[in-house]
Amino acid sequence: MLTEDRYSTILETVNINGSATLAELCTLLDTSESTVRRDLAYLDEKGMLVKVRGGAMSAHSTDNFTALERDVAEKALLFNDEKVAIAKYAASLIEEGDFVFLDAGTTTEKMIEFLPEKNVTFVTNAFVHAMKLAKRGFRVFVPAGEIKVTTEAIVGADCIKSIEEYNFTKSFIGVNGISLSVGFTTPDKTEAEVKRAVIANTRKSYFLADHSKFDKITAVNIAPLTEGKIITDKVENKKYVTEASVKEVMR
Amino acid sequence: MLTEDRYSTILETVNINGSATLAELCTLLDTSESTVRRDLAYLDEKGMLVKVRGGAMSAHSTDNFTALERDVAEKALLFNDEKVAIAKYAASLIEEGDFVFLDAGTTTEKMIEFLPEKNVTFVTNAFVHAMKLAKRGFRVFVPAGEIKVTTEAIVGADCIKSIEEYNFTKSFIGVNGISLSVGFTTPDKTEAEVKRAVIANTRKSYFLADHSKFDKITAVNIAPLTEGKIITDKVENKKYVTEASVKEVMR
DNA sequence: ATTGATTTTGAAAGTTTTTGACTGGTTATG
DNA sequence: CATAACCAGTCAAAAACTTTCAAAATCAAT
Repeated sequence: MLTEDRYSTILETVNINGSATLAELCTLLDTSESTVRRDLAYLDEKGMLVKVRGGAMSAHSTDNFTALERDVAEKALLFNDEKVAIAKYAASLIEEGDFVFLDAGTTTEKMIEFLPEKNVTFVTNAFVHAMKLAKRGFRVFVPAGEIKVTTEAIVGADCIKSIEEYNFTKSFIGVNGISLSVGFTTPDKTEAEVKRAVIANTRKSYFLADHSKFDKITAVNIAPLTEGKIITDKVENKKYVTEASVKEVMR
Repeated sequence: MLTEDRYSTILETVNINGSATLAELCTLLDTSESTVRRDLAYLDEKGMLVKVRGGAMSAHSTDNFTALERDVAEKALLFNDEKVAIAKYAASLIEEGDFVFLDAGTTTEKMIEFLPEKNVTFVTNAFVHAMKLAKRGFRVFVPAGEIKVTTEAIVGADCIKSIEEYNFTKSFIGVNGISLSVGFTTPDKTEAEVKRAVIANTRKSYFLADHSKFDKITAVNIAPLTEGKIITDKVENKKYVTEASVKEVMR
């Protein structure tokens, strides 16, 4: 097997599952730990994935900053099916002629493959999303702004200004915390500002979050729960169903 | 078996499977390793496939936007050494405090690894460049605009508008044609417009092109030769040296 | 057909790169 | 704090590569 083929297989695995453990890759490639380690080091250096303890993660993931860094093995299984279900449902909401904002993040990224082949225009502040959307044949715009290297997203004052020039029919926003008292929250100030600007210029906003994000408050406030509809896999706390508009895709 | 037949068999195999190992091809063609090696070297030089350790890979960048394919494609790049030399010199021109526009394209992309560790801010309309620059620790902005899928660049009216808000100290522009009569040209109208806007808002513009671009005119006009300095590997036609400002990095 | 020049081929020698095992140190976990 | 998982570094063996050279094939005339 060629080195390049190993690289491809690793990248494919990591990108599809969001992450992969060292042991998994050794079995898959039928090669030694040393070699996989070296491959990961190379791919990490090239920025094609992110090496973490125990394996590697996709380079394009943003939803994973709840202060603690999770173990990869855990992360690999963690809520992937739920995210796919959420993404699938969210994608189905898009209609002919829509002008849609797609937020950065893994869940919104997953939406792209499920999008219907329609005449829809997108705006997104995530590089990967922009490229994927364009490759799928949609018309895609990006706002101006500064690059935030950790999340590969566009943020900042210029970004807000760009977004204010648009009026979206729908927007799909990822959030890291949902709470009855403070509403939607996210860990990063600059990203929160972008999300706020988007919501202010959108007819109907959808907030995407798996069940683990409920009853959780992160650093920066985005909006109250009344600002849009929540799309999630399921909610334990029934108060959310009465106090906010919630769609549970796995119940 | 005819040499040409071997060539076509190799290409067929490589293109269908995406790659092939040396051993595979030896068996398939029933010939010696030396011969297959020579064939691969030839086909690689002609750009019909990309030779890698252990075999060869298809030269066609497929529909997937992975950095690996970019890496592979890079090896197949025409005039690679020349482009590296040009990029290296161009990078050395950047000084502390500069506010630089970096155009989309392979030569400007190569500049990034040679950039000095200085306090410099960049604006670029190419996704890949933006990410690479940010990873290297520079402050990076992108203009707003529409995604052009073929070149992975940002273009369009919004892009021009964004660029007009800046005043660059230096800009590095890639061009596809340089001619004494019409000046700098490029094949794409939308990209030409962006380049023009950049030049209009730059104190000192540099035009990057290898020697193959001289005495060549492509579809859309960008600017006359007097608009900036040309950085190239070498020029055959000495008229350019007298009529324009030219730096030859390989002479 | 034969001769000599030219090109192509396969084998061999020597060099470089990659690989997998092993070492000992570090980090998580119960 | 003990144990297991993980990781960086080292090293020798294996694989792949480059260069060189002579034999074989091809060609181009006589």
